[in-house]
Amino acid sequence: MAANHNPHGPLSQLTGYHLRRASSVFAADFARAMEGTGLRQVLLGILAVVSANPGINQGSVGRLLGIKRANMVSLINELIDAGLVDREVDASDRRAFTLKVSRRGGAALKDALVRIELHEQQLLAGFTADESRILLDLLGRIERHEPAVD
Amino acid sequence: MAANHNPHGPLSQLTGYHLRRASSVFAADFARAMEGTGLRQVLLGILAVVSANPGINQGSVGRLLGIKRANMVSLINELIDAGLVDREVDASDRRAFTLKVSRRGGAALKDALVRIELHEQQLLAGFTADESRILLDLLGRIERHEPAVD
DNA sequence: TATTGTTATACTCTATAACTATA
DNA sequence: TATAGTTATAGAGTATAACAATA
Repeated sequence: MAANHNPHGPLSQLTGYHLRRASSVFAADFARAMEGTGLRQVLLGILAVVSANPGINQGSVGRLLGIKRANMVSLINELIDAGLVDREVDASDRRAFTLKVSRRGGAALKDALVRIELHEQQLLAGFTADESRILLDLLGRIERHEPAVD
Repeated sequence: MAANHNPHGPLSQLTGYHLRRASSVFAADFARAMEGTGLRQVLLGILAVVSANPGINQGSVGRLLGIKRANMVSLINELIDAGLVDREVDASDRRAFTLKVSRRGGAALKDALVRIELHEQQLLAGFTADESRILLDLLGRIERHEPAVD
């Protein structure tokens, strides 16, 4: 029997390689699912975190998502300019801003989550509920090795 | 009992989000593990594929790795300039180049794989052999949804 | 002194379009 | 006509350093 050639060589057994490829598949399909909304993965992430933590400041959002302070600035500005997030000076710490999802942002988030639900269902179509749960668990255990940002 | 606050909101249940974060953890640790070698994730991928397929041309490498032709050019040039890959005109198709890992490239790949082995062991330290296998399987099933590049 | 947000900047990855030379 | 490789270019994500205002 001929040994089946493995075109990816050592990559085929590397978790890091497959994480990279699978993540890229998700990213590409996410973009397709969001077409027309103007929302990208990072922006959706911020919107979701602000929505779950009304009044949070942008440094904290960055820490939760692994985004550096310096890079948060223009991202938040995009959301403000799009009218999805409201920003106010924090009365108790005048260096900081408090962020809230606007009415329009809430609707955009709701719509996005519907699209994402569909997009995830498609990419995980062959997965049992158990397999999906297991995947989330294993990924979560990897994420715990993340060094703090900033 | 107080409902435990979930700071990531809807993200916490999204496979795409956790893939992104876990992949980023791996990428950052990969960079740390490769410090001083000059090899990045993409370059290691190319080196591994060329090594597994001596004489392959760069278009085929790109197709295997999901890298566009246009972006392959400078990546291959980096590997050539670093002396890790040799390039020759393909005698049977003078449009194409054939690629081979050089002696030095072979040594670099071998060293890189040792570092990567350690890096993966660290990030998957809490994983049983079964769990690692399952993760690779689940990721592979997601990858199959990748649209062809180019 | 430390922290919040900001600006400026640079590198990498990825994407498209238009070109050449060969097939 | 199609394919292999190239060039030019642009968008997006991410990284560092230095600064002002406030704590």
